Amino acid sequence: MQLSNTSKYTIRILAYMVNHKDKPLISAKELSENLNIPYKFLTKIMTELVSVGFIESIRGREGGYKFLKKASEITVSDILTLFNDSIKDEACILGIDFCDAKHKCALHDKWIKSKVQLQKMFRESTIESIAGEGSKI
Amino acid sequence: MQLSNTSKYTIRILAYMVNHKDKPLISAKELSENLNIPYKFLTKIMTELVSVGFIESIRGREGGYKFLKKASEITVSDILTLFNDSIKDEACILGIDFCDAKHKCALHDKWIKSKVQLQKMFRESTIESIAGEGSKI
DNA sequence: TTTAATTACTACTCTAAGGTAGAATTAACT
DNA sequence: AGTTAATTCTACCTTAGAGTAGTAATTAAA
Repeated sequence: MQLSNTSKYTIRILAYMVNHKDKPLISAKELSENLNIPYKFLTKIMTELVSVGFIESIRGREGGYKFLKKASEITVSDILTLFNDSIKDEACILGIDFCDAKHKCALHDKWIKSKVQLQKMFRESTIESIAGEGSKI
Repeated sequence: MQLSNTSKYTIRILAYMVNHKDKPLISAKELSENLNIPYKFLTKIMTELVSVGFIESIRGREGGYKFLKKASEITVSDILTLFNDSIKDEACILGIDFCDAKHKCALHDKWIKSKVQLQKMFRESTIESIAGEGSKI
């Protein structure tokens, strides 16, 4: 019961970029070293973030990445969805098909409460809002 | 962000056993067929549950499984812990080392609230309490 | 005493996530 | 023009979870 490494890395990468938005571009090298994420794995993630339009890349010497979409418009929920890591609304916590209000699994009611709160939290956490504030990345 | 299949299966297995506690023993075959869990995978799980003392097995013809520990004393949290699937108290949601109240990760405060509620829910959900009530298993 | 039904053990296979390697491409700097 | 620092592409390796296969061990019933 935890996030995938890819999601964790992505949240930290984007938060780092917000915290350094004074720089016009941030390189993969800088991200990898400062966030302690394997370089090759990081670049793979960055390419994906570019392809979905969250960030933009400038190739070649002095190149790097910058936001294409506003950090205030990218939520943690968006990131989890991108990497198929989100809590799907229809998915039963016990893996039962067609678990709903009429035909509940054993944990249904208790889980719903926690699930709703979690989803809300992920949706309301924009990258802009969670960065800064002297938090560790 | 979901439970492992092993945890899901185990919760359903034990809930089924509570719902059929009139029978002195329940076989792997019955569990596998009624819960739609692959037979060989199920027996592997059962052996593990026996080894940690949750249930007891009777081998040979007419054999099967029964509770050793009371269903009211086995919680969902116990099951998640057994299969290394629980939300560890010290583990940071972003995977940062030494993330705590003094040195918080970007999601720390928001995550803590959800985490505490989830953990409480898992701890308070005994197998006895979630079984029955006409719920699907 | 044999047979059938049962759990337990050992050893695989398959898949996806996580991670690595090397070369190709791009563009600024000298 | 050549060098260098950067992203991108293609392909691979490793590991853990999920699931399968075959057989041994056990025990009640026939």
